[in-house]
Amino acid sequence: MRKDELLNAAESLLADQGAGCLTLAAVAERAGVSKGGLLYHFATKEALIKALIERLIADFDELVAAQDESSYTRSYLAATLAAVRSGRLRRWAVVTGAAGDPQLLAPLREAMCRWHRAGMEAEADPMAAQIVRLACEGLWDVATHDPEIYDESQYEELHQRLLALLPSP
Amino acid sequence: MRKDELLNAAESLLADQGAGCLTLAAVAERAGVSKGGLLYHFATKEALIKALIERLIADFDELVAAQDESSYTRSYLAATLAAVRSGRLRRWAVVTGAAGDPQLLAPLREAMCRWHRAGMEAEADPMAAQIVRLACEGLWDVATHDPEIYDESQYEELHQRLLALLPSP
DNA sequence: CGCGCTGTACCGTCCAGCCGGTATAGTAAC
DNA sequence: GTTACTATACCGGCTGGACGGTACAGCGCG
Repeated sequence: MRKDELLNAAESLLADQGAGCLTLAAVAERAGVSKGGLLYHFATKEALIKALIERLIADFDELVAAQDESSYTRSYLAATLAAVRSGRLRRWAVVTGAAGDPQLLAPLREAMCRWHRAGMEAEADPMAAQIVRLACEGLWDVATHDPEIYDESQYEELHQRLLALLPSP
Repeated sequence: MRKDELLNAAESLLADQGAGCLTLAAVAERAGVSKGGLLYHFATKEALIKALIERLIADFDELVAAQDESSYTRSYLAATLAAVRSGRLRRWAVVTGAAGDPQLLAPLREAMCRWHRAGMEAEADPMAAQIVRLACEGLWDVATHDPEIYDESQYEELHQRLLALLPSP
């Protein structure tokens, strides 16, 4: 889909130039399209950013759903580690920054709420699940700002230790 | 200090209007100062944002240092919970968003690195300390996006559970 | 031709930063 | 104590440029 390529362009631009440089002209150029072409697909800049955020959320939800684990928390943990390890994560922090209007972040707030409340009643030890999910969130944050902080073996150990916090199924 | 009032104005504007509305004129107006007056103290908008970020980091570092705990991790945990509970935290996510230029976030990256590496060798169980710190980071994030998610008793329980993860001193 | 899509030229707005000016206070010489 | 000078703090109009959005003119394809 053409739209996806445009979103990719916006995303990569955002990643290595920052929110300040996210102009319609720049996105169009990076996507190898004229500004008119870009605006044909996204009528306004807001629409572009909105799509960016929604795709981000949908991607992660999909990744969580794709995990074959026995609880939401375990899937969430596995998905987070997979995402972080793959290095495809410069995105989050920067995208949220691109939203000049805080209302654009509403879907993100909704998702955040979902990610940290979903399936809590099904957990044997809800507070332990809470902690694991919080650590996942923190991992996103830290790894985004400092990608070198953990190596493969540390990720592995982190995964094991976090799993160990959850009551065995 | 006059500069602090200007930073406060910028911060509150950022909190309830978003990064898009952070203009020199708007900051000046909210601070009850003319644009020229604002620019007298911060020669450029970049300088203003830089100061905003640096003050944020310094404030938190101070809060951590003020805790009377037996390890950095414990102080970090106590400081995080104090900050989150006090509700004075709409700031982080939004301020980082205001930085158009990613280079402005360099101090934040440096701080993040420090917060998650400092004193690790002094920890009896480094990975447990890591997990606690990550959960702190996640708590910031989640509570920023969804301030209602935890009530006082949950914060208290969270604190106890996280402390329990650390080897007793 | 009609339709999906692209490219170009242009407009209006908005904003950062500049600059000339004002007010107050301190200092120092006479 | 008055004059002259300097530093600090602040004001507000101006402008140049950038950017979002619009209008319109292709262009290939069925």
